[in-house]
Amino acid sequence: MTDTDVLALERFLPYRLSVLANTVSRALARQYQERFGLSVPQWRVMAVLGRFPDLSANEVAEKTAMDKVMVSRAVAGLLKDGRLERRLAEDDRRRSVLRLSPLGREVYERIVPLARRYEQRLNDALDADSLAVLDRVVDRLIETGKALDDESH
Amino acid sequence: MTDTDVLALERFLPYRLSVLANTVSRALARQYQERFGLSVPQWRVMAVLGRFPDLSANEVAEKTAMDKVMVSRAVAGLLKDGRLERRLAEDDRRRSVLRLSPLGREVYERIVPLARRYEQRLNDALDADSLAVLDRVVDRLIETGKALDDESH
DNA sequence: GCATGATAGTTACATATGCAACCAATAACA
DNA sequence: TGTTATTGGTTGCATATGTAACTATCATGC
Repeated sequence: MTDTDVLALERFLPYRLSVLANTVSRALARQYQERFGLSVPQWRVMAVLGRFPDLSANEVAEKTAMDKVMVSRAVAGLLKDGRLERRLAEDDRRRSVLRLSPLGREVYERIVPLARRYEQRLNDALDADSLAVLDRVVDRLIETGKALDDESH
Repeated sequence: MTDTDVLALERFLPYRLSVLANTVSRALARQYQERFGLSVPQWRVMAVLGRFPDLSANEVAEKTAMDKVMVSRAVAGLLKDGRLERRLAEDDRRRSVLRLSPLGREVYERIVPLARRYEQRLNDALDADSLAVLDRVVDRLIETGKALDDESH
């Protein structure tokens, strides 16, 4: 068996990106999980509604890269905990209009600094050039991955 | 509300890394899923055993960044499908000794080129410098993420 | 206006995952 | 040795997620 028949998992990019994403998510996710009882999907929903109030569930789904089922469940949980308000769109009563409740906004405003601080500490591990490259590369690879995915079905 | 109270999820690094990892995994995972009925954990187990035969489940867990429960289940599935052989370590009969079966190695050797080709197409989307930077940055961020995670509990 | 189809969102079911409890074998040590 | 602690691995249970089916509303074409 020659070396070209073997694959070094620990250097394989998809694998490493998966490990990276898990590692980097874990610490932050634990914080808002423990302090506020938020799951990752719930935090994502709050994050977009904190910045863009009055979105529909579909619009939230687009902006969070989650499917509508996951958004539906995250929204259900947030409503139950009084962190969201929901009404129906006047012009289309299928569509919901979501926004943070005052309570939800309080939580949001406590998490944002946590998130910023966390991101800052990640950034601090890198020099400015690397960070700039990373920034572009991530977007580029997301595009490429999407293209490869589309092509494969 | 000033802009510092708001967070742009779509530029938030942990979020983007999560989207990236999912996007990049999906297309490849679908291929070995559809063609060989392998889950991601199963493929990871095969990948390390293809390169390092006769590991214990614990050693596989270390090399795949999975916990022992997931390894146990992946191994169970692979054994059922005849892709793995398992015996007990002579010196310590708690420990198992795992290796690909001949059938498993066939599958492995068909997947490796798929994986290589896939990774190559990702690499092709980047110039050599970016790729080199990415390589270092990923490792660096994994370290940093681990440190932040440890510190948070 | 009425049939057909599309869209927003929810629910059901099957599978995947994480955590804790567990079993079996070995190690540590009185 | 007999007792206790540790380790390798599996299983049970509760939760999370993906896919498909479903409900309700709206749009289209006649």
